[in-house]
Amino acid sequence: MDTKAKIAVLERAKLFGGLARDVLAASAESAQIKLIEKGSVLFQQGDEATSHYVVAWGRLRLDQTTPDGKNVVLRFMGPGDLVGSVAVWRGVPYPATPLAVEDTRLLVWSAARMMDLMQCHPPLSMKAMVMMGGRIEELQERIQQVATQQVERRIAATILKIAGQSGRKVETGVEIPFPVSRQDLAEMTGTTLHTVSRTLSAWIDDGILEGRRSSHLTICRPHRLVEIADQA
Amino acid sequence: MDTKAKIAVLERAKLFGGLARDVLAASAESAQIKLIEKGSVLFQQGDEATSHYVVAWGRLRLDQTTPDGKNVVLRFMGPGDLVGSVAVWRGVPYPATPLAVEDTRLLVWSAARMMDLMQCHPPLSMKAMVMMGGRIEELQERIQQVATQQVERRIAATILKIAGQSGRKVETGVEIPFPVSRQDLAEMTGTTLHTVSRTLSAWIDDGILEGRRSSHLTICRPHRLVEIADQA
DNA sequence: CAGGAACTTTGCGCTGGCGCAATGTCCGGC
DNA sequence: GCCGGACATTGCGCCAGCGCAAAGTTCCTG
Repeated sequence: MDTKAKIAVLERAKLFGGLARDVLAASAESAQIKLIEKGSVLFQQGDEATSHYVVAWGRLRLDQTTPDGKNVVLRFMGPGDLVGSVAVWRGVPYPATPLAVEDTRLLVWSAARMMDLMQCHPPLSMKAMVMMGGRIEELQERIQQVATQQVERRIAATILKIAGQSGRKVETGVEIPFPVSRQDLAEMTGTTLHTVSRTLSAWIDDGILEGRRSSHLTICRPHRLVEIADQA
Repeated sequence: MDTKAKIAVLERAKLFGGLARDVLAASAESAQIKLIEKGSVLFQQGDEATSHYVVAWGRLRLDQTTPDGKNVVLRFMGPGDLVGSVAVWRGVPYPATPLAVEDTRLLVWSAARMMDLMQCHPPLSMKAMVMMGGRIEELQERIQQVATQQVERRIAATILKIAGQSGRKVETGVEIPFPVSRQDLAEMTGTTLHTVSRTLSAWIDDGILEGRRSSHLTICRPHRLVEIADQA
């Protein structure tokens, strides 16, 4: 992967998209490459935070384990997404574990390198703030959901969000191109595997969804899901 | 309130604390003052985001209303806290409404002024990122709580958090020096007024808390609350 | 100090969703 | 082609917490 290819990745990255040519070039040059296989982790929750990552290809699931052993899926991350930066900036351990759900390639910067880049290119730190702001609003919306809405609506909203970020059009509808298990959905919506399974079964019977398997989940009638997610 | 007084406020503010003298002076000079009374709002959710605020004194409750009319309390904010900035940076409407629960005085900067300050003083934007990172982790923790823990633990954790931020030692324990109604606690923990009331009643009977009134809530046995919040 | 608003308490019945456990289905490896 | 493991489905019983409704407190206002 040469600098040119790195720049191409950065152009589509949330932190860098739209920035000036020279910023991209400088950033790309100082980036290392890292490859991790499906099923392995990028780092462990609790590790000292030393690096910033941007996903070039592939997909990660960000998991947080609670002290009492429960697991929460914070989000899925794909090409262009920034990983680990918040902890590096704050100087605290990584608060969650990114697990590759596909073979994944990332760009890597050390804390010091990225700090340099930001000092030299103020627009980069502005961009970072805008991005983090987006995360904050997303999280607030999710709190609002899990605090006020019932399970069925939360599951519908979660599936729609994943599909919106990563869905691919296929002939029968919109397919989610990486495996999302019932367990994953449960850990994203704050419910149990069983309740998710029952809910999806009902939707499959209604023709809203297809795919009893964690891979190949496909939405056949998106508008019906939207109705469920938005119903008062 | 002269510049000197403003600087004193900024020294204790999360965004500015620990920064160089000249940054504080420049920031203080460009700040306006705004006063709002208990019960009134600083701005409305949905308003165009034009200003950054720092609480000088007093206290605000940040409320978010959902499309279907439910309300969520995102957090309480006190002296030193930053209000509104995330929306200004992102160029989106304010996503929530800050309501004064005490008479409150704030410092105000226009979007442009704050942008200038940040361009001139990179440490300021670094600080902003660290702060936003803190918010992100806090929100992630809260999602984890509301998604995995039962109501009693969530209420205990919420009360402890408020007390940790704002509690004052009094002879019978730690008092929360501003009114927090059962409804507020319900909207912070994602439960109902009734459940909160029942839970607190039980705790009052056990001597863990005092204060059947929304003002003057006092924690008599903090360690017992910690036990409840942490129990597996 | 009387009246009313705001807030809290509490009893009761109900139900959404959990937990368990048994069973079914798909896939990959040998 | 068979076996083992991972994942999904589904029936059943139960209970934490909700919703309603009625009554009790506390505080403010005139």
